Amino acid sequence: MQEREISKAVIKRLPRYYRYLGELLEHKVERISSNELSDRMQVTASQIRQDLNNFGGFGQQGYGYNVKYLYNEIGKILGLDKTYNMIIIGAGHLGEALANYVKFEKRGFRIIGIFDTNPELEGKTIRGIQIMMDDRLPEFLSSHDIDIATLTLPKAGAEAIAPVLVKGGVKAIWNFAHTDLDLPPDVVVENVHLSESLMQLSYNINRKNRK
Amino acid sequence: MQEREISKAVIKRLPRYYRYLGELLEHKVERISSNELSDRMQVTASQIRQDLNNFGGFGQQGYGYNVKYLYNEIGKILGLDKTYNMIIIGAGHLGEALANYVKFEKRGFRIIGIFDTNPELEGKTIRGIQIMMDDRLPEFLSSHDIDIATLTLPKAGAEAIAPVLVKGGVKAIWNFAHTDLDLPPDVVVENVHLSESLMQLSYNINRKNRK
DNA sequence: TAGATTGTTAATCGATTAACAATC
DNA sequence: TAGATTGTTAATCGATTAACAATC
Repeated sequence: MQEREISKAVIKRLPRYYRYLGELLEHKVERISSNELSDRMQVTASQIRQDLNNFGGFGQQGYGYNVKYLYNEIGKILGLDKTYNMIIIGAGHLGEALANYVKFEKRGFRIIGIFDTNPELEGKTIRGIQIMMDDRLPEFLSSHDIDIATLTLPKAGAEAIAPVLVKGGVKAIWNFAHTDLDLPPDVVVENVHLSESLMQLSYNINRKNRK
Repeated sequence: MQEREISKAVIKRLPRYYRYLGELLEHKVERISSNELSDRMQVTASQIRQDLNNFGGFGQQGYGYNVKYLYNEIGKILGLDKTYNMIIIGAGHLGEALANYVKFEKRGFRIIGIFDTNPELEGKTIRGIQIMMDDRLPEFLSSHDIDIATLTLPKAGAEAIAPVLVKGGVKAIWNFAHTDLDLPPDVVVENVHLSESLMQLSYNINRKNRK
């Protein structure tokens, strides 16, 4: 049963729908039409209906969408009904910041280990999570089922450790290192390149001024 | 003289070109053809040529592109030949991580102030940059020319402080808060929604497994 | 039943890729 | 000059928007 491939653009919009629906839910809104949602989110109603219909008919003619139901369904589509074991590689400032971000935990992303090369950090903990040395990683991966590895370390380190992660059965990599990792096709990657984001910002600063 | 509007997709690719060219430069590569670059970057040669030609003819028939020249030109397009004054609002873990990230400084993004509401942080510094209380922000903005405000604080705080920033003449906002800010059209925004990025990752983990 | 709003098909728009003439 | 490779036009592909029949 070959499902039609869902485009990246659609997937990118899903978390945003999810956020808006979550807010509506908090405000005890029960139902919403694609038109109302369109107004709030600044996307066309047509796109909302088209996007949602990639996954099924969640609405009802003449009524719209039930907020709670749709919120939950999108949550399931995004895989937020599951839990994920996560490790962080690189206990620098950014790794530490992510380890401290409690909301991930609430959404089912459980951080169960932090790794670094700096011997001074050995045995220390961040929010109760132990920092271990990188050389213990293969052993750790063989005894734990890790879904996601978050890479918050420099380029060279990230490239060196990627094969170790793949060999250890890690399914997905959340990559903050400034490099495009070369990974087998069954390993999922999501890149967060902060400096590239900042460059887009500076591009736009200069464009806007020119107009 | 009405320039053709450059699409967002093109702009998003520019920093990646810049990164690859920088690496080639480090490896003392003098020239590169769109075909060679295509192989390395996994985009079509046609797209590379098309993208670059939005901004001018940087190459030469029969030769290709001079790496150093192209690197510098893309840098200029991205506005990296200028310097920017930046402040960080929110001295939590993420704000701290960004304040500590020295590479931004090297690229011309100078962090000259950090703001927070927590009185315990008053007077403290991060990498020599002073942490000030939010209520000093209007005064600070009137005496400093701030290009970019980085928002690393919760949603409610971000929404409350945005008008203050706009009023104070801030040109651009690098927004890490989980909200879409409502700003006048001349203020540039670049959103970094980490939890949405993580949701895309979890979506893909589940899709890949299903195949 | 009449009105509202979805689900879905068709039309449009834009972005990517292919092709090739221009030119170094 | 011949070969290589760009710059650019044309063709294709995919994503967004519009329209409307289906249906609650």
